[in-house]
Amino acid sequence: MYELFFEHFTKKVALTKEEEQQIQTYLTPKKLRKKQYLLQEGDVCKAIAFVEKGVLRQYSVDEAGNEHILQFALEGWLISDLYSFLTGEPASYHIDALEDSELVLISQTAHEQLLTNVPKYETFTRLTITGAYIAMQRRLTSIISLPVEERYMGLTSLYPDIVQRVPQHMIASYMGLTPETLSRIRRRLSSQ
Amino acid sequence: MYELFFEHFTKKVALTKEEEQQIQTYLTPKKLRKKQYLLQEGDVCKAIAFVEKGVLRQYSVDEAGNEHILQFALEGWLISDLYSFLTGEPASYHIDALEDSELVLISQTAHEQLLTNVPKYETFTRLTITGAYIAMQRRLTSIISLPVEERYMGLTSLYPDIVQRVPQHMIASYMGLTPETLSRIRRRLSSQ
DNA sequence: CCGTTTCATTGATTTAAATCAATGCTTTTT
DNA sequence: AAAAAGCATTGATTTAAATCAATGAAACGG
Repeated sequence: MYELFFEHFTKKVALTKEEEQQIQTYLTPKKLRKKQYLLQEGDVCKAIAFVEKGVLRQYSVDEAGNEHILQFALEGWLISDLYSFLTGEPASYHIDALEDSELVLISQTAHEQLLTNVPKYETFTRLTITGAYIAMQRRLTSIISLPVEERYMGLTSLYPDIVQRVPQHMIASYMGLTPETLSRIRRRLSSQ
Repeated sequence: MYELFFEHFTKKVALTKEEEQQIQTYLTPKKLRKKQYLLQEGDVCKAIAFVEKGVLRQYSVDEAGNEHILQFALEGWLISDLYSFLTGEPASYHIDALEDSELVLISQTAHEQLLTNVPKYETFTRLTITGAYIAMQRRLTSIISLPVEERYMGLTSLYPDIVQRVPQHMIASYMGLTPETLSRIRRRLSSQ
């Protein structure tokens, strides 16, 4: 338990055994069945979740009822509605499991106490969010500057596991396309 | 000099006069004329820039030579090619001034030393990047889920100063549209 | 101050994606 | 095992945006 979490943590910031023990007391394991919600829009986001096993998605639903996937999270990724988590405001996203999943949760109070009691946790947080920020900037750049075909190819080469494990219509949603359009793009790409 | 920088800093993390003095020694002022580059694609990004006065833009150029604006930075904003700054890899973005501007620069070595010598700088950094991350997530959500009209209205209400000070075709580029399309959207919106 | 560039707008046309609709296949559920 | 639900694909049609082209206005630089 928590193996993957600490593996990722120590890849960013080295920890002594004692620090690892200390941090562990702030963590809570949680299992989620496929289709189960971790968070629903309107509720306050109570935790940052680290994925030990499985896949989650974060998405919003528009007035027409269409889902728009903002993010997937596989093993080793963190997922949360950060704004809601940090401010206590109602969440604007849903988060649910696409497969049976195992999570490590960091609650709001745990987060605050970790920040004050474990300096390395702040460093971990800073580095993690920085990496996520850079990745998202790249994604945004590709959205506003690349043709869809190249965006799809980029996705498959950067995150082949996502493309494999997630239904295609959700990939389409993540890319801001309809399932039909993505299907046709794939056909065009494979016939070349 | 540095007034706005410390105003923004202390809004996130309170500082004593001594700490402020100490941090100041790591900062460098820089002026940029309109159209001047702060960074060119391929160069290594040597600094994080805080805008004391003026407007900058960060953009990439595709094979066809089209510019795609990723971000604007007005007074009080930070701008940089973070990936290049942190890794020393060549930058994938250009950054230049849209008006005569005054900046506060934090060099790579200054950044590292501040992180180790001034704990509050790490907190400032973490909070800043977290805010930027949340803002970008919102932008991404609106791109994949809202019709362009609403995206433009959202932009004008959230950042009226950007829409006022920046040429319209650059707003179009920021939105991933052609200038003609944005012009027509504006007409549709104004005629209602 | 005048010529040049930059910029926004508008129209006509082409191109790309969304929508509507139907089908067959696979996976769940009962 | 059978029924239902979820999913990917394909075709026909509509809709939205890009492209091409031209014009007038504003800003800018020498």
